[in-house]
Amino acid sequence: MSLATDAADKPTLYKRIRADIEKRILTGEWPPGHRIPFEHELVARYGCSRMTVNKALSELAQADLIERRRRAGSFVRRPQHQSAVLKIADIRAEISALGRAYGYELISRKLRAATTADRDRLGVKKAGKVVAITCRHSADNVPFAAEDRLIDLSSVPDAATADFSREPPGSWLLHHVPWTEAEHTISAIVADDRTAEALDIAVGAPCLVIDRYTWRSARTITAVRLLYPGDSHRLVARFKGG
Amino acid sequence: MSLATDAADKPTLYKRIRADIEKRILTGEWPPGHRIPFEHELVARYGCSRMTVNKALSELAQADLIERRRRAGSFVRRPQHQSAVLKIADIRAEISALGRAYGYELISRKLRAATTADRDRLGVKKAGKVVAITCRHSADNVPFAAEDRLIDLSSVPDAATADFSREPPGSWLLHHVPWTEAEHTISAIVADDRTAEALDIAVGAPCLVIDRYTWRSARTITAVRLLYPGDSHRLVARFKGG
DNA sequence: TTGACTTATATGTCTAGACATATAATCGTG
DNA sequence: CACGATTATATGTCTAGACATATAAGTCAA
Repeated sequence: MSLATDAADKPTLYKRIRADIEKRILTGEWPPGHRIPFEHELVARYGCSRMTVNKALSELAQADLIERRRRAGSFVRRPQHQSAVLKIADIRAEISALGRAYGYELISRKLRAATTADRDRLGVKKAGKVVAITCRHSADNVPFAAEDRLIDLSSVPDAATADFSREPPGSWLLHHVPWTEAEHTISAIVADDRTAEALDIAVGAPCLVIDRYTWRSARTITAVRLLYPGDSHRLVARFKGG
Repeated sequence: MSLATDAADKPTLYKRIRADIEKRILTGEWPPGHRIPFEHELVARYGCSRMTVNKALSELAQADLIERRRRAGSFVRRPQHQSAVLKIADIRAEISALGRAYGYELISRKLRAATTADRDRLGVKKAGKVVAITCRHSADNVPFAAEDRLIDLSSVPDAATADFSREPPGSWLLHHVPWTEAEHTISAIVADDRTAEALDIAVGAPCLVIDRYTWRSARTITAVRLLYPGDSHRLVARFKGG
């Protein structure tokens, strides 16, 4: 019954404790809301020190499988099946990973005072300057994605003088703005004339749209819309269950 | 210089150590590949025990910010592709959360021996039975999503007798299969005749497609394709930065 | 009954050690 | 020089304690 099924050869004790509890949760033996044994009970059961038990439980708490409450105990959390980890790679890296030749082409680059539409899109109130860029990424000379980007120069002044004719703005930003928060919105549209031309697909063909809004500590950095031919591009999100 | 910027009031020592290192990584002061100080050096610097330092570093390693190598040290990891947390809500919950009336309609339900196509879709080798379901979800009586699902009866035998005319199969499965792993693939298509009819949209309108493949410890449970009208549905993924 | 105070307790953090283990670096040997 | 054996060392795990702290539960007075 409790024969270790996933034990490699000799897992460490805290990992065994963690796996034991995890299994009980995953099989439903301990349903959401169930109070799992107190640390001192597990200490007695496994004949180890509290620190060892604590490490196991801490990791389970970090993985959101349990919730720990002082004085009350540790409880199985409601499964959050809805949350999956979506990996959105840098386009250049993505194409390289596929073993295909990456190509980049700057279509337009404009420096201007932020229009109302720009400010709306970036979610900033104050007036300021922005760089607007449209460009295209290709894999083996086949259009892969069309990019339409706005960079807030008050957050990233260097972007005014950066040379985006050779380096894609996404890569440049990754290099110059080391850490960001972002929100992605995924939707679908059909290609209009301009999109169809940029991606070399038929007007009316499906496109996957990723709108990414990036900021850093409440400071807007960039807003970008990426258009992918819908029939050739897929986003994969993997559920993370601990 | 090292004034705590994000310290609430009195963070614990290991959290401070973790934050200090994290900041250096995030600002680029310690670039990818950089060897961070050895545990014994940090012990000396912070005047604490090794366990405290170890806890900080272990968490950083778990967050994939650093990589730890025995005998060699701990190194800043190459920035990973942007990984974002995508929340894909249960459709009923999603609609309820919007304050709209949830509606469900079973269109067809067939129990059959798995065809080659079925086995392909579920990723199973052996022959067996499946339940094929098509149904429709609506919000305030407006079509919201079309669902096309296959359930592997060898994994979920109870699904053969479940009444899917009232309860959506997604909800039923959530109730009967306590924990799962899943992979979501997101793409875009244009509506064909059947889809257009099911969603009450025009043929050729964009649709967002979510293919979800669910299993549990290497055991296939269900494969489902959800079609959403592309202009009305959006998926939001939030970047998780630490 | 309700609100304020006290107490018991489970978790949170930390220490100063210990031995285990993987592996980079060094040393020998053919 | 190439390759195998040895050694040094950084991390991995663990212990048997300690004190801190949040809070559920009980106590008591208004």
